[in-house]
Amino acid sequence: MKGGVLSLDSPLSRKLSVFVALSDTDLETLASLYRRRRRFRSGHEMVHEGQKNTSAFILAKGWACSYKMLPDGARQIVDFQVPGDILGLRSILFRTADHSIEAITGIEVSEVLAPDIMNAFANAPRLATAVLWAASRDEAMVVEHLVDLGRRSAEVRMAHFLLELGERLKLVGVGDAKGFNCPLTQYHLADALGLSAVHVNRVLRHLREEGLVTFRKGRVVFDDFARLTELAGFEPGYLDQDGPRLR
Amino acid sequence: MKGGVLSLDSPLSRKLSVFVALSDTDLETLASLYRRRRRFRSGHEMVHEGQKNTSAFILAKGWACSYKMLPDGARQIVDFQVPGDILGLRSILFRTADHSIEAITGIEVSEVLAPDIMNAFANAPRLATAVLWAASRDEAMVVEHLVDLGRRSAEVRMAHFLLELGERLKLVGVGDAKGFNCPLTQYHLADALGLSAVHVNRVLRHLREEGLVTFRKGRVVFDDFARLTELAGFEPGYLDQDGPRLR
DNA sequence: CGAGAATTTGACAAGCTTCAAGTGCCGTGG
DNA sequence: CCACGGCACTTGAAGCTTGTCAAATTCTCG
Repeated sequence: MKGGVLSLDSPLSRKLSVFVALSDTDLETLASLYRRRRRFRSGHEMVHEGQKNTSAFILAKGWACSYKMLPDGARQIVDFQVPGDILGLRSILFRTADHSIEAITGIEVSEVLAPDIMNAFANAPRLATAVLWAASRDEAMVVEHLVDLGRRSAEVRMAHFLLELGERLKLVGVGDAKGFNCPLTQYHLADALGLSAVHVNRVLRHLREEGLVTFRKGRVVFDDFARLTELAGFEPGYLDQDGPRLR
Repeated sequence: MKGGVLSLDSPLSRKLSVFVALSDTDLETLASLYRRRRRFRSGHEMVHEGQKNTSAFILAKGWACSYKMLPDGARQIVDFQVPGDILGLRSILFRTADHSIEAITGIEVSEVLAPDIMNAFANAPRLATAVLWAASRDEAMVVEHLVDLGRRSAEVRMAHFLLELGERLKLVGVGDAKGFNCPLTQYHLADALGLSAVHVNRVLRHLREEGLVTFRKGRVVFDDFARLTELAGFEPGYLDQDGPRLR
């Protein structure tokens, strides 16, 4: 099968192959981006808002998050990244990074410099389309997150968020309908969902008491997946992960 | 000047040229996307969430907005589109549209079918990169909007939002530091900012009484641009509109 | 001029934040 | 091995921001 073996090399290749059938050239070009392997420890700030000429990173292992700080010290987490996600793509297309990125756990990444990616696109045009798709998928998640913050109550927001995370992790082969391991603190959740940590705690308690989800000791357990999905009005369509579209 | 004349053909060409220097081939390929010219009247729903095989549109004239509806009838407006913006790009990359798009005013667009854009990318690879940049810029705006909803008070949120809109319109040559014409209703603002229409009205009154901005009869006037910018903590860096980056 | 839409205002209620204090857990050093 | 310190989590009480409901006023357009 053409490219079949190579495509399983990494979470990112696997993810992109879900969208476009990549040729061997595409896959080799993509693989060349994995050269600069690096590790960061938990808490390391890999990109700082306003920084110039930053790198992008392909996340191989661990969790990270991108966020923005406000003048008053408040933080808004824009998204969490899990293996197979690209970090800081916007930062290399733009002159200056418009957000910061921090490792939540210890992580393993491949660093991608701006010229690398531009060359890769010139060398394998389909890759540009595939990355555009991946970026669009990220945007779709940000949009759904926006809806969370704008129009969903704290409880529904939390439910929706946990379900989305579960769905994303399923795609990379971590976690299932039962639940998943989750290194986030309640402060992370608060900063992502636009709530106070105190309220996050109350919401989690309520969801647990209702027998819907339990979030404890680094693990999320879906106690009643169906009822939770209904409460959240969760429609995973926007994740667009039902098999290749472009052949 | 190579491509100089063609590049002024349309708001989109102009916007993309701000990012990459496009060759004549790129510009001609881009121009070919303008073939299917269409008009829609105010209120027309051009894309409906869940719809399959939708088109994208390049907006030449007028305002549109993209939004999502919730089961309870609430609406969250994700973004407003002004001339030079691409509508529904995600919808053609994905199988099904993940959001709806509606014309706010009467509008003029060019319809772009999925194969058109894929061919254009194959034919003019730099265009793919340019569109990736445009998509990233859109995402940056959505991200900033996310911060609005998550961490800014209603008042700061409104201030920030109006300033961003003003900045975007400057780029297309409509509006300046004084203000701009704006066809939005307070309901639009409410649905965009995650507020109730009643509260939008209160916030606008307060901003007006403070001598900061006036929003009346389809026109936004920045009464005190400097003080408003400070209140909003507005940093237009994320719009990345300071001249070409890729030559 | 009339009708529907958009805006405006007031009163009250709800949801979430803030402040404050305490509990549980885990790694570190004596 | 145990005490200590720090961090995450938990809970209660009070207050503020924003939503909801209801009604009046003004605008817009045919």
